[in-house]
Amino acid sequence: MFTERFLRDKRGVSLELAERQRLERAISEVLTLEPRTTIARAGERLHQSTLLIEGIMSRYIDDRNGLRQLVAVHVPGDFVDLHAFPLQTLDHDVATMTAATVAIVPHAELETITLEMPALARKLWFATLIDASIHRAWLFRLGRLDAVGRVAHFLAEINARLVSAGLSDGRRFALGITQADLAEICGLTNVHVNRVMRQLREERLCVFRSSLVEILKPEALAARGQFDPSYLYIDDRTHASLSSHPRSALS
Amino acid sequence: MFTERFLRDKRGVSLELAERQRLERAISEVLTLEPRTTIARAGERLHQSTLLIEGIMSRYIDDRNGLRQLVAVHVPGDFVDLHAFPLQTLDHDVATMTAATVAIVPHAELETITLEMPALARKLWFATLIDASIHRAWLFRLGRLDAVGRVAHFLAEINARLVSAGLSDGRRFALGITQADLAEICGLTNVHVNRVMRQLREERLCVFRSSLVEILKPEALAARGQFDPSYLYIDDRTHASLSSHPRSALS
DNA sequence: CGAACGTTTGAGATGACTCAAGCGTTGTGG
DNA sequence: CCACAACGCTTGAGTCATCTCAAACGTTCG
Repeated sequence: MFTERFLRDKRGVSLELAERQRLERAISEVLTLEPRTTIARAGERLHQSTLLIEGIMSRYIDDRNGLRQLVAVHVPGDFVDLHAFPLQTLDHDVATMTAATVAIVPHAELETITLEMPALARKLWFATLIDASIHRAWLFRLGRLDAVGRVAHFLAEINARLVSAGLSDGRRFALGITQADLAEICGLTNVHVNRVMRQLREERLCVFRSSLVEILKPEALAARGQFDPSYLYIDDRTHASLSSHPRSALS
Repeated sequence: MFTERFLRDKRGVSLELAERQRLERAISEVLTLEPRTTIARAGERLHQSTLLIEGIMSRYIDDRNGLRQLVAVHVPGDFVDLHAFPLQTLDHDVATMTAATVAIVPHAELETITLEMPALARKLWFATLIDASIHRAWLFRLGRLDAVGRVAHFLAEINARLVSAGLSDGRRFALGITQADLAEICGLTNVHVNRVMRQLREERLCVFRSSLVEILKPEALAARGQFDPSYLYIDDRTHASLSSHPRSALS
């Protein structure tokens, strides 16, 4: 089931079996993508959206000097550019960060779904609004946290999302991104991210090495980044397990 | 017509007459609110959404030390917390900045609309995704622009949105907010915002005084903030008029 | 007239940046 | 199989943007 992780553990909106089956039928193809592949550019008219099955993807905006700001990072189960369906053109680029497997869903199929299954349509709407909620948490991060806080907040967030996707045990997970990526996520330079990672390592909060993240003190890391997972709209049972009862093995 | 400005001039999704009438019927009451009134708090279960008719509103997240980051600013015509309909609870607070007039729309009415008028439902979805697009522009602003650029970008954005709402002529508009508000929008301190405003004044780009904004060089201000209005999804005709043919009087 | 609020300015501290160089690992072609 | 290129990580030294703390000023309103 390609849609297995989509909206999994999301508060009150998990998919019914019929809805999941309908979504599966809407998939036109499944692709394997190389790392660092751009799949959509700002302003292009799009006719399909992309459900991420495996790997990490990003959405970003480049400034006129080539500096890049990531506006979203996606993990398996995320419907990466579902918002392209109502918007038709995007305001940013979309690319893979690691190698990835994606399912392509034509907008014509989504069109049919909105007419025939309004409850599912509402859940698709909900999914795009979680992305918006994450944007807001990122705004808080960039606007009000210092460098260490920003990195701590991001790592705590991605850990929570990977736990929800069954790809982190709450303490260790694979995340195939570089310190330079982390800089583009946190609005910092890669040099400074390196110093931040050293500090997190020396404080024994978190270790990031060769794209493997190990969180030594989850509560302390979350506290340092003022991370409160409620904006992720994860179901309470899962949410509880985040702090005390990790239930999944490392990917 | 309370919904007059909603989705006005938005690329390809202006409301049909029947849709507008349906939305008008969905309004349960119209309220006048004092400045600095909080109308929704993070985590509360909400059963209605708010269409802003007059005034300026904000959405914000406070940190544990009381520092505040605004995640959105709303102008007349914005469906401020429409996303509360699919989400049910919000991840942030919502408040008026100035005195405001709002129309209240019960979620039960929106529920009916999604079942009976899928095309209108899609436009409501679209409206929430423009908010998300603006979030992303703000992420770029906070992550990659310096203090002067951030303020310039915000002022250029709000000018474009007010032109679209018919509340700015492209050069002058009323915006009843303080420099401290601007600081909470741009992730700066109010002291530094003050120095930035002086610089913009000395460079003859823009003057901000007693909540009246005068943009002396719109193109130069936009350039300083790397502002490109395409993320606002404003109809091309309006968009063109932004730079060359202002068509509306000052509010 | 005084209180409250927003704006303005100064001086000094500091967090993050820039520039520059060196190091370690990985993959590849001679 | 070695050599080297490419890439990412690490560290140092100096600079600069923004912050903090503090005080004064102007305006509005009761």
